[in-house]
Amino acid sequence: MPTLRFFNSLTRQKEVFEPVTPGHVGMYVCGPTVSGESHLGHARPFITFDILFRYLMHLGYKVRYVRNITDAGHFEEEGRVAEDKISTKAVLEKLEPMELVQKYTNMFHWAMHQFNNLEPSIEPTATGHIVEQIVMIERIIADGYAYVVNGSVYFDVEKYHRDFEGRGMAYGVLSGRVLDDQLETTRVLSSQDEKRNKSDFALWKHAAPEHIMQWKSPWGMGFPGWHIECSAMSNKYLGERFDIHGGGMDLQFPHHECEIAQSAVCNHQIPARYWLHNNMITINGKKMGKSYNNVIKLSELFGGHHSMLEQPYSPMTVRFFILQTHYRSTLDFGNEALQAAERGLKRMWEAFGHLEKLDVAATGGQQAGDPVQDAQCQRLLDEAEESMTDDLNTAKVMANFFELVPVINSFRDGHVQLSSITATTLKRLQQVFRTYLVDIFGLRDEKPSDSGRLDSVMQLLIDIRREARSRKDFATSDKIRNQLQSMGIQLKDEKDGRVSWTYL
RNA sequence: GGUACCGUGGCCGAGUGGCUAGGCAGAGGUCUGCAAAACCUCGUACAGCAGUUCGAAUCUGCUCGGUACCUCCA
Repeated sequence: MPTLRFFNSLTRQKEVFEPVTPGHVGMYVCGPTVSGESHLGHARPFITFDILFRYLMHLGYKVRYVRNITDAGHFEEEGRVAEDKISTKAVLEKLEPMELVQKYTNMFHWAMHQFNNLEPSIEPTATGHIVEQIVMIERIIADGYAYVVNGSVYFDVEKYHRDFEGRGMAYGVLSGRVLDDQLETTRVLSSQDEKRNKSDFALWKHAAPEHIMQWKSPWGMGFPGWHIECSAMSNKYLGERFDIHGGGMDLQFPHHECEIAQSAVCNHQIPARYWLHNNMITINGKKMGKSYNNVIKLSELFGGHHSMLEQPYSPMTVRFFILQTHYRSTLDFGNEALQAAERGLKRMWEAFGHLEKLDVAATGGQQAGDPVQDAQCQRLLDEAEESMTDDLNTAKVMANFFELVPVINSFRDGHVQLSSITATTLKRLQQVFRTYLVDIFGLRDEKPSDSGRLDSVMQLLIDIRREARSRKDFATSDKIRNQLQSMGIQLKDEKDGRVSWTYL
């Protein structure tokens, strides 16, 4: 197994990855809040961590990947009337809360399927783990790190920080925030609040009778705070200490910071060893987010129905677009960039198809006809595989693959003899491309799958055109080519007289 | 205001002390009946200023510009 290195947000540096239990990896990724439809920004973590999931399995790890569904409501804004986000919207849409949650969960799953993301090992819901959350809250109260006010329970951040700072679990370890600063600036503002300090956060919220989503608890009817579900569920399915905790950078604070505090009280340690955070997708340099009013929903993206879109973009184009950037960099949305991804993917995918058809028998066998060429291929593959171990540098892997594209195409066109490389090198090319593009990056063909019959029809047209051309009847041959073109099918005249076709 | 991060050629984006990624777009060429596709060639970019160094896009300082988090947020 190669040595993996990840940038750990907790230590702010790249670290060698060593799982708690050799050969096994426990990974928790914060899933979606199913109170609305997913947008492009949401796609990033789920694609990024899907690739990590696939990669770890490829390396031979047995991985348990837990990704939750947040289907219990959160309160909107502190200081205002605490309200259950999901319930409020449910009333507006005249739906049962669970009906709404189900609808958006289904849409989320649909989107994940479009992206060819593997299903996580466990996808627990917050509503399905109310009991576990209550138990955890009781434990925190018993240890003296939470207090009850009017049927709500709050985590005492200041006390926690005082007691745990010396043990390396200060409130702020993950985000680098200094609690004292926050206390100073917030104390005055919080006088009318139930909380002792503004930095305290809710573990359980009292629900007014009109709230639809509420559960019985030792503190009365209510619903869980936002952070507790992840602590309870990760603990239940991955244990007190697991390997990787992932999510968007915007969750680093307060969400993940609070998770650490909750778990630290219960289990006396930071729950995960490696904290991985993907950066944001931006649009015109600004983070894509509901509050900025600049989101492009996934259905809009795939359908092209949005004022900012010049055309629809397929799920694989989006996946490829995300792959071409390192996950810790911001990724700026733009039509030009998406179109570049679309074309790049097409080129890569077609070269991959050609590569698979190259015949080992035509190679130089044991002997490379062009040792320089052969070594170059091997070097680019080596480098690609190394890039992946270095904090998941998918962009570098793709760059190396792109350097191999003209080489592959040259073999195919006969510009360069396949005998210039050894059988071993060709086999490795084929194997590495397939492994990375298909198994790890999760790319797949998006062509309609009725091609069996269509192939025959196309062959007929190609034959007719060939005959017309041999008679120098270019009117007919051009008609076939141009009509097909306008239907989205492109004929390609190859070097050796063969004709192939592709979708535009 | 506090805390981080970033500023790379027309666009998107890796990299990070010397060996000038990559994609898309663009230009020229080969091929072609003409195209397309493919292949070949071409852009010496790293916000600005000063410093460290034999050598900096890469390190240090300052300036300018931008972003994120501090509130729900992937």
